[in-house]
Amino acid sequence: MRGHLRPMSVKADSATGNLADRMARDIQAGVFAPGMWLKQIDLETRYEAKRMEVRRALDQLALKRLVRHVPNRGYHVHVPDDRQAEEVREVRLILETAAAGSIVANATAADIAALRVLAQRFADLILEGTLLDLYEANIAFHAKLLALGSNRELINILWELRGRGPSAPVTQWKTRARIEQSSREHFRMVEAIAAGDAAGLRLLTADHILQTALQTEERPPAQGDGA
Amino acid sequence: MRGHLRPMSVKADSATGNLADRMARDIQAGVFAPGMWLKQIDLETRYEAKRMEVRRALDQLALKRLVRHVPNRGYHVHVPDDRQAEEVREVRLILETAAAGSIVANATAADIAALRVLAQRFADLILEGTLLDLYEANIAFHAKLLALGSNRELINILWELRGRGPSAPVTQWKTRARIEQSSREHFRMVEAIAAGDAAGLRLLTADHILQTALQTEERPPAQGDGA
DNA sequence: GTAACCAATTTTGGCGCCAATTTCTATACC
DNA sequence: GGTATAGAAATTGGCGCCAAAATTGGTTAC
Repeated sequence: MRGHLRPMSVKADSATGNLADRMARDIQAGVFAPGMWLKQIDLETRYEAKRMEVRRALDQLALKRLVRHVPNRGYHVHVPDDRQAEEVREVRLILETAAAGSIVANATAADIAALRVLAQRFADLILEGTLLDLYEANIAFHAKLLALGSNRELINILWELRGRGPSAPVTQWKTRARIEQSSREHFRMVEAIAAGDAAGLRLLTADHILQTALQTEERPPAQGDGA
Repeated sequence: MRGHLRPMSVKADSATGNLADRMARDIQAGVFAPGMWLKQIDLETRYEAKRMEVRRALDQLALKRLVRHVPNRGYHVHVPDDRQAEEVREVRLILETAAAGSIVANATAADIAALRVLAQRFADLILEGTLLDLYEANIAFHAKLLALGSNRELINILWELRGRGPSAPVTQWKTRARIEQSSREHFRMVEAIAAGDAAGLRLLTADHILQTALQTEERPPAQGDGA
């Protein structure tokens, strides 16, 4: 757990906010298993941060429901129960379908081309890439897609919501068939946007979200410790 | 730690979370004017809290976008611009109308009776109460209403969203006509629920939210100091 | 008389230390 | 041999102090 620092974004922002984001990404990427206790000392060394920054970041993550705080015991990665995951999916469905209209309306030819590139990258990585690569390519595609929406507040909420579901890359796409299904849907969404078909995009988005519901039938019993 | 979860409430922590909530309420109630600088010493004395609790609460409020943090300058009450307010309204409209279905489906006779009581209390306070009383009665009514929804995540998001708009009591209901209009809509919403008319509730909810859009035409240029 | 500059006070924010609590471990007892 | 208990190690979390930065107020130069 020593130092494998990949080239992080060069955004010179406040260190604490950046740390919370980094930790959030690592939680999402599955570096920390669900339920695992996050010891402050380990986080200090891993992120080379001061104790106070770690604590502040943990508080922020607790507020975002990514970790859970137990007084005098510490923070552990939140384990979303099935009901909560389903509810988050439902809200995502509502908001993403609601955003479809403005996405279609705002998309320029350049945007559509960029989306095609990103969808293609995801498709290419099915064969050549790791699950983590796929995960990041998927994030990139959906980030570009959502960014086309007019309502920034809606985008923010959706982006935050995306972090709550059970989204560790390993658990998200179980079978190759599912991944290829996702990839096909990406392309179809792009085509719907290109055709100006908002209703079609809504339907595809709904399918895309609901599809993930079928993939989370089992609960991970993993209960790792903090080491 | 598997099933150790006690009946978890929406609020996470005890002391600090409570302080952040209290401060949020005061901001909402207009105790702190928009744009006003919140000095940590003043907050210490006002809430009789330690410095660290104040700082943590301010961080939480900054994360919720209720206050804004300027490094080495402090925290000041966030002034939502018109665009942001409009966007928040739009998201609220989407989510509250989406929740209407389950609200109608879940409402028992007791719930409807309780809603009638709360709507009546609001109506009574138009004549007898202060603006703050009205504000709180309105909150109570909508809290009870939203609590009927099935999707707890959706409710949480809506509740948090409600805090973002320009909702100081003074700015919210300018004229008595507006207040009475709100009150009438409350009763009509209850009746729609009683009649099992989800579509009607949706329409009424949309009107209720959009109505407030017409009330925020002017921007307060107030830039108070921290005293 | 006005404007710029400098000193003093105020305020924010970081850092380390220590107490309270929990977890681990070894020993004794049943 | 297993369990309970007491002591030890480790971890969390609170508190106060002090430096850096900003605001204020006063003074001086033009």
